[in-house]
Amino acid sequence: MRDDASDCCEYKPHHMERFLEVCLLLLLYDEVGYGYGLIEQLSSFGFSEPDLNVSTLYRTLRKMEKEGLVTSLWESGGQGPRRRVYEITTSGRQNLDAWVKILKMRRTRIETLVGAYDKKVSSKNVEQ
Amino acid sequence: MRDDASDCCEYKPHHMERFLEVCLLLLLYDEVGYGYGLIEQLSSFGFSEPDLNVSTLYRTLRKMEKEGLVTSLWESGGQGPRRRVYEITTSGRQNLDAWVKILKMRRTRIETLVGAYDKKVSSKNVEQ
DNA sequence: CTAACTATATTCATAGTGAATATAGTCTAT
DNA sequence: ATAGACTATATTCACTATGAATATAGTTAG
Repeated sequence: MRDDASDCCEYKPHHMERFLEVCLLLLLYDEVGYGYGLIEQLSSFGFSEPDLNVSTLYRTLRKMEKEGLVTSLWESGGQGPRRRVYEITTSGRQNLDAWVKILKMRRTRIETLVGAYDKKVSSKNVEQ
Repeated sequence: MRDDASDCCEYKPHHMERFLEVCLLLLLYDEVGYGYGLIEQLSSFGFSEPDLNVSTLYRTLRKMEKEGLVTSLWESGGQGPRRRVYEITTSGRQNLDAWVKILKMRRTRIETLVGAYDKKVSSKNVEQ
């Protein structure tokens, strides 16, 4: 039924709601990009290869387009299969700004919890 | 000023996957608690009244019990309606330890992204 | 008795995700 | 040319987590 902490650790640390979306907005902030190519760039935000789900990436990009955060068009001439190239919109940049604020709030809340944890656990250790 | 990107801000900042569960484990770390009473205590972790969904709270507690992180029993004699009182287990404490590590990773990833954002946007502002 | 309050629980609908699979064009070696 | 590897995008299925609304029921105050 439960395997102690293993239960929890199967739960992947990178799984943070909407985090991928914000990373994509930032990557597209000042240059266009396409799905497959963005995968490599995402490694700078801690998405290691097995972590990143390709279907999630494409799904997210299409959703962002539907919401008007990016626009896309098929790359005209290039080598290899055609690419759907995404460009950020003004709305997308505003959305990024707002998301960064939310992420800062999340960070604050995590810090509060971690602080309370450290205090509680260390005081627990002092108590014989 | 602007509406803080109204689109995005409908998406509530407190909504962080599994965060409630970790807060509950910490609150129960050294003393028992029951659902309704935990609501007030959760305010110290940034759950303001309208933010906290009561059904989510009870659902989460029952799930935690099913997973062996807490045990519960009905409070014997007291005033008011009977309460289901929860107590953390050893497994629950281990689970909390593991979750705190994950939260630290999340915090690090948020910091990386926020740092990259600040850098990109400020360089954007300097550029004429 | 009735209304307000405390306390717990369940149902319904939705969002986000991962795994697996589908589709299809391009390139390389034979 | 053609088979196989690779690039690139997209969809389906199953599952988890959540919010809103509602249900259930005992307790207390007027």
